Amino acid sequence: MNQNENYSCETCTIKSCAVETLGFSELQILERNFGVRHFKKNETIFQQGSLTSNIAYIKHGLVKIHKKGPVKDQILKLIKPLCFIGIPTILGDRLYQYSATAIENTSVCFIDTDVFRKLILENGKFGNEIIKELCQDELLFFERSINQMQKQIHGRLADALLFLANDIFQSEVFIMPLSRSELGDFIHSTRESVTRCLTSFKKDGLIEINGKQFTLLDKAALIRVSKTG
DNA sequence: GCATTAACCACAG
DNA sequence: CTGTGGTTAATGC
Repeated sequence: MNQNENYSCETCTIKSCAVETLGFSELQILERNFGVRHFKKNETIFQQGSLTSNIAYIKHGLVKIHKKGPVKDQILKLIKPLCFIGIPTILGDRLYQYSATAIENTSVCFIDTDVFRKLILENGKFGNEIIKELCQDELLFFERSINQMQKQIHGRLADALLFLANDIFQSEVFIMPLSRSELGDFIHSTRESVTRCLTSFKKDGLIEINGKQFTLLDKAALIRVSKTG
């Protein structure tokens, strides 16, 4: 962790809300206990089943959180910057309970877990921000869970496309970062069903696909599909 | 029964 | 890796 000459926590412009609450001396401590690493697309950031190590903070890129189930791998969520990942599994267990993989070139700031824990213990504002982030995340996860459980595939896929456009890329035109198979893993379906469903969306003029470039032509209709299935 | 949905399988670019 | 088609099991009129 000694290759941080180019990075300074104090002058960092993409601090998390939690780190924003830290004072000068705390930032100094942080600065002595972090490391930045870059991951290429499809590189594993941490793997389910291995020993937990450092808290990860996503600075750039896009990451999938996924977990092996009884039958297949499932994508639990997609994470865009700026966001901590791994807090529940690192503070909650000795082994990673899920995996994180870069799905675009990604840079990650790793923070020593003991230092992170110490900051929570000693700085209530810092801890509060972390808890707030975890809470908001859980609420979103509940929302997604219930939608996934009660909608059929057209609705689930429409949700996923709207999520990518609205929340991840903030554009109706975007480069699909997931393969068909991963899309299936993401919306609790199979690659074949995803293909079929995308074809029917295309046929109905809701979307356009050119290679990896997706265009949402009729968002209103997608929202309708999302609601009615 | 009959229609619909979606997973599973196999084969082809 | 992706698209397609046939088959099949579950579910709902």
